[in-house]
Amino acid sequence: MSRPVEFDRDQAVQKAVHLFWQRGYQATSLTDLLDTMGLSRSSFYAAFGDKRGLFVECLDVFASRNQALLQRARDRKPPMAALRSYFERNFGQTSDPDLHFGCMLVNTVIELAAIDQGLCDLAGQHLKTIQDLFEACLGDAGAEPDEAKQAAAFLMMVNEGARVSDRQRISIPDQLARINTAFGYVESSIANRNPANAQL
Amino acid sequence: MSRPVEFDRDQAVQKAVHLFWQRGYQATSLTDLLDTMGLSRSSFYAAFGDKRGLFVECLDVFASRNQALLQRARDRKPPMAALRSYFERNFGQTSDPDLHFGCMLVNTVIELAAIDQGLCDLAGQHLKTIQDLFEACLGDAGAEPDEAKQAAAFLMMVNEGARVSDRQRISIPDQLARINTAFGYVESSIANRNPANAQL
DNA sequence: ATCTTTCTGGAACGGTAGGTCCATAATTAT
DNA sequence: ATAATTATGGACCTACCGTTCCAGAAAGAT
Repeated sequence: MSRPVEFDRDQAVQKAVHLFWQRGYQATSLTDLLDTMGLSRSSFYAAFGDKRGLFVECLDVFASRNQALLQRARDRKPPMAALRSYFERNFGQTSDPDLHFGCMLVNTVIELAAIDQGLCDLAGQHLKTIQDLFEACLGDAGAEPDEAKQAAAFLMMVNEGARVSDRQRISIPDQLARINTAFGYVESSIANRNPANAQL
Repeated sequence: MSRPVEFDRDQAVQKAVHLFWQRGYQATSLTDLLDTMGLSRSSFYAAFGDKRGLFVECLDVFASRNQALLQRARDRKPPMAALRSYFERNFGQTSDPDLHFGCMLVNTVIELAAIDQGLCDLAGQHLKTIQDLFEACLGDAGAEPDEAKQAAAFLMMVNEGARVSDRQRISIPDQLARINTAFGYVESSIANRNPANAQL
């Protein structure tokens, strides 16, 4: 063949995800991306097509990373504990404001709803996939199918709200308290309807 | 004095609110604003200073409009019904996608968190004021002070989530169902702790 | 060592952004 | 009617946007 590519594509995408996650689509300039990813304009356009194409790739990477996180927790913990861990992730860990970017999918929905319907829909589809995972966890925890569906929709709404709060640098204890309130409601609702599952 | 202003300032701000609400800060260009508000560049800069200054004004207008809405409902309805009306506003009314812009304060927090901390904080303060109104309603409904504070924080998280869902053009029945789920949790929690207030 | 292929740095492109400036129009006070 | 003051339209400014292009560097194949 010929001259090989000089940069690690996956690593470059990881850095782009971080930048888009933090600053959003519009406020991230190509120059920012090139600096952070460490490649030249030509290489960028050869490898990713254009800025929007890279963003699509970043959304996919972010979404599958999040799905994997929840799925792994589901394999290792009781279902409701796994769900909680998804919500509490990033909050108990550090108060470094440089890590509180909310959820890239939520950020995208809000930023691009009236700007780029395709990107907004893509982010929305990824969120729906995560909501389906919520539903599966609730099923594992003993919820009836319709109850699981309703509670999953509710929890996705809570998730979206929590990620908004995250961007406001709300205090970590307050954030955890809100999440705990929401889960307390869901868990007691499941336990009441189905007393057999006392412990979840 | 001299030549009077030719445009209605309040009306121009209303139109700007609508535009910023729909498209956000960055995606709304000065040209868009001038076209919509119907004034020239010179008049714009004379009247509002700059784009950011107008945005601050729009945030204030939007926030006080929302606060007034909740306050009026609080004067006319039972406390929990007033709260619910705040959440259900815009959802039962129409399915016209051109009216589902979420909440301008939430949109601002998400879009500008890492871009303009001043604007993000301003939007956050307005949200906090609304949360205090939630707390007052819950107090009216018979919640203990600490319970009202906790439930208000929870409801603000739900509100933020609901506004995110709104931008995804989620179906209206689904949206109302989620809100109903959240309120069911809060109301039964208050009723359980304080059975004297059977009806809220 | 040469040829071929692909990658890379950087200059250049048209378009648009927010903001400034000035000559002119319009109004009030005298 | 004239002077003083302010609003207005539109040309203009600089800076940056995402993208394209091309000359040259680097590596594999023969």
